[in-house]
Amino acid sequence: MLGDWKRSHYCGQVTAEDIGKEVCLMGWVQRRRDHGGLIFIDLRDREGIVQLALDPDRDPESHGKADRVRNEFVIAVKGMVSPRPEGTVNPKMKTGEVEVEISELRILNTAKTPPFMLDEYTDVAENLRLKYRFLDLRRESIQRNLILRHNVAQTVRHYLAGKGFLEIETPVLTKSTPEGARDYLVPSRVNPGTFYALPQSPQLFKQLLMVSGFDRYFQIVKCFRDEDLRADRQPEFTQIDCEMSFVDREDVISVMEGMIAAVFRETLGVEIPIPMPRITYSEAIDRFGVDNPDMRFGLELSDITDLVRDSGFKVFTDAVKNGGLVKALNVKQGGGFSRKELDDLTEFVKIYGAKGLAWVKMTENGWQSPIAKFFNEEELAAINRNLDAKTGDLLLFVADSFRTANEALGRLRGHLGQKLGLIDRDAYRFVWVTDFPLLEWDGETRRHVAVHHPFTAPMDEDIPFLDSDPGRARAKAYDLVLNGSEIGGGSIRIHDQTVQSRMFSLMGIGEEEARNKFGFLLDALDFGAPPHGGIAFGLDRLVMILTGSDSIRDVIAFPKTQKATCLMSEAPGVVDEKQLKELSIRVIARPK
RNA sequence: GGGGCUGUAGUAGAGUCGGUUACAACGCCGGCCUGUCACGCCGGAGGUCGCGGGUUCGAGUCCCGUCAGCCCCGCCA
Repeated sequence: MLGDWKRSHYCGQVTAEDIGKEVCLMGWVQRRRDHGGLIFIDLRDREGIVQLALDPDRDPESHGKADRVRNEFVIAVKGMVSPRPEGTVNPKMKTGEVEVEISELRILNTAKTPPFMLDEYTDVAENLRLKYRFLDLRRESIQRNLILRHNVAQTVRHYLAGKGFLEIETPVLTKSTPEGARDYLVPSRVNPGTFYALPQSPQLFKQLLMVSGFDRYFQIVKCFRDEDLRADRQPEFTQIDCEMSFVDREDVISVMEGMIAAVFRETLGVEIPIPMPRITYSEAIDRFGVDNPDMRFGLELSDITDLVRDSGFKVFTDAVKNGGLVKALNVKQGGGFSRKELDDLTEFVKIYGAKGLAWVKMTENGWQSPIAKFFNEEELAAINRNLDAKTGDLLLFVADSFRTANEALGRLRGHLGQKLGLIDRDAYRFVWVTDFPLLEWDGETRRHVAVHHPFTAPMDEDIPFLDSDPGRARAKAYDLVLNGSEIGGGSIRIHDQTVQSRMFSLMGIGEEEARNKFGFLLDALDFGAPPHGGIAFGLDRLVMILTGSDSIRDVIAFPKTQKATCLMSEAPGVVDEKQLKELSIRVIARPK
């Protein structure tokens, strides 16, 4: 079929510099324009599109073949690169100054009419795109995303290798561990009744590599979590996973800032200032209500608990009495919000558990608000001063538990940032969030659970709290947040077996269970574990931001739907009885 | 487990208060056209209104259920 033809150029790379050259191109037919005499074909490959001109006077045979060509046919052509005639240059195309005058054309394969148009003009239903993903992936925008993703991976490998990191693979068939997300399980045929788990991350293995003395490790690695999906969450996703020995937090952060800066430089040509800003967890919650603040705009939260604790407004005073707080936002010049819009905002905070949203419009005559009557002059003045309330402003309040008030108002801040256009779409605002709590009380299981993971080291000065008040201990943990999205997180690990055992017992993991689940880690800590720490970045989320994608599916070649199925391969699927029998598995539910 | 949005030719949409044969565009097929580039002109084919049930003389339209896709809460150390 190809005979002795060899491609000489990618379509998208034929330029004015090639004028006069004989070229051989291969690709897909993007579009054919038949003028009766002249036929133009836009030929496409991954690098772009170039126009072919077929003149019946030059070569009737190839012109005749071009007549039969349809969209998405695969063809090979030979011809001369020529300047386009005066007035026919297309400035919208990278290759628009030239065209290829075809002397020979071969149809390498035909194609059925695609189920949807492969252009950038039609918004095709995503389920159809996913069913025919191999066609969807021909579209330029998705190809661009995946090429950028490749460039990120290449930059990361190059940067980390240059800093002495070794790329080492860890097992995919491994062991289920307590804590964390639901595991994907794989039955063992050789050991009936037992299961491997796919890794939620290579956490334990990378720590063991440090104990083994590899000093610096990284891996671009698939991780698996059997939890419900979101616009930025897939059951299998990719981490840039790193670990370093003989380091403290500052070492990890500075190496990783360099890596992120290199990625932005190489992929977008954007210079990221380093060192990046930092904020402690408690300050993030206080000012923004969430631990992943979007630093592209202000609209910070205020705590007015002390100003209203003795007021006449029962909703506020009850929240305070129950140990909660009252937090507020001042939406500058937001006084024009309609009743409907305020109702919508109230519905919005209810999603996050808030019971309601109090509002105040600042007018020339003071507060216009359903709750104005509950406050005396002194209280009004104090609140106004605290929030810097001016005529035309809109004040919003949530009174609830510490957690709910912060979460609801913090999310409302993000929502308003979008709605009011406060966000610069071209900005990249990084912030390290540090000093996370080590443990969190889980009322349901009545025990402490690790905020980061069970191997995270407590801050040295907080170790005494492990005995007296475990909830007060802070962790040597850090997250990197970009534009309100957590793109990475890590910690300095526990390298001392006694501290690790104490952590397990605080989390209600008994000695026997700990030995059973993590025995190999505890053993390793006993055999000369160096101080070590690391971090993992979510590659998918990072690429989402770099490409401006709203969906993680736009940066993954073959993603799954919200119900975790693949519409193309139709995974997951039923299997033969024979396969089940070999695995000693009996199915108790059949698909609908 | 819960809340919300969407579903009409191959595609993306319109479809009034429930009323004749469900529209026009893009794509597709045929014809014409030698400088277009999301080419143009003429003609043609193409429909299980997601699926099931109900109300009604009559349902794309109203009601109930269900399926699928998407967004969110819970969940995701």
